[in-house]
Amino acid sequence: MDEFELYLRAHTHLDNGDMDQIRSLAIPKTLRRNEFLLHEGEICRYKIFISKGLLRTFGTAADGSEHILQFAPEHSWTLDVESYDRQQPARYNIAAIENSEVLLWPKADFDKLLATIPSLQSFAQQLISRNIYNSGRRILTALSATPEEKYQEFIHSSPDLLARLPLHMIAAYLGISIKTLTRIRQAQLRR
Amino acid sequence: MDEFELYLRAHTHLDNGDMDQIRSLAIPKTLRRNEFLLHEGEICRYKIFISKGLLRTFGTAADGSEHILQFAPEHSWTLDVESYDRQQPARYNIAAIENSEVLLWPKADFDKLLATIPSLQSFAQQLISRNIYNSGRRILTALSATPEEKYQEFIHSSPDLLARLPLHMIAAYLGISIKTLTRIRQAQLRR
DNA sequence: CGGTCTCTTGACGGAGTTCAAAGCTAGTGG
DNA sequence: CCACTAGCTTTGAACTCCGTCAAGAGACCG
Repeated sequence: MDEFELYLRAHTHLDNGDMDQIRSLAIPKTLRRNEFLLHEGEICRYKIFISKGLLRTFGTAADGSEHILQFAPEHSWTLDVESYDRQQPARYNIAAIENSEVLLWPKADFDKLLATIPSLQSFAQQLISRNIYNSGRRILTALSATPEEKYQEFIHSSPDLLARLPLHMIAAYLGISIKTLTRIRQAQLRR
Repeated sequence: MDEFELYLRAHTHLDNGDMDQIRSLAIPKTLRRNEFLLHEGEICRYKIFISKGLLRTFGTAADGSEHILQFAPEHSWTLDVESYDRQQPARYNIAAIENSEVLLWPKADFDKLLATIPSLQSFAQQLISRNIYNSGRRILTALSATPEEKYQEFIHSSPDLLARLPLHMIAAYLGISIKTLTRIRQAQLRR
């Protein structure tokens, strides 16, 4: 039983036939640390499930600086939604932070699965909903929180990721400089 | 023919029967400037369509400051998604910026409509998708853009709103102080 | 016409950024 | 298994820009 099957059993009520059908259309892929799965400008052709490892989705600003939109650890999904939905050039990059194993579904295949398996459809809905909640919160903290508050919220909401990420990526995720981040962490230690 | 019908005709291919059915379950409501449609802590019971006017969705920070998540002008929808989906206390407030007219659908009714009218369902999906794209962009600019860039992007993406909003609300939307906003605007004039 | 709401402006202080350099760590190859 | 290197993290100094406070001028509404 692979990671994906474990995931489905834990989060859905799909029967074995459906699971097999879903699994049979997936393309497995191994990624090395720092390898790209999607470059901005390319078209995001696949829905991506992370079986093992850790990916990041990030955009590049005019000055070359990178800002991270999302971390995707094992047992999560990722893609450039806009590019995937409309099959148009992507705004964002997706790359592996750790050596990773992923499953890929070409959009046409996944659309077929959604159309034929109602409970997969409703599960996908839930994931989308959660995505929207999280985006709302993220926007609000990005607007209103101080760097220290942002960091607190991050370690509170993703303590597991904290240990696996280089600090400069956390900074790129929170929208603060790495300098500020180390300052905050020093202040924490002194308490 | 009311505003809502105009909207549906422009953006969907629903037939007259479906439109009537949808319309018949809507509760019309008039809002005065500054009137609240939802207070944080309450449950968001309705899906909201704005026929006329302008609403805002905002959160309140610990220090009492307000930050705006979304502006909803005529011919758009709004709600606290998380509260609506799960019928749990809302994180955000929704209030009228201008005197407004809205249509409300109780969740149970709207769910029924979605279940029985497939093309409404798919239209709703599109709206959700667009919402997600926009959130992604908003997060990225919140993280990476300078106040001036944020303002530029705003007047570029919502020139129509610019004239209708008090500056302090634009500031609350961009996550900058009103002082900085006026400073930027002065600089613009001098060019 | 009075009052409230909104916008502008000045002075000041401070938090965060940039730049640069140095220490540390972990991974790699010999 | 060790040495080396590249990447990561910390730190210092200087500066810039944004926020807070406070006051005053308009504009709009009742």
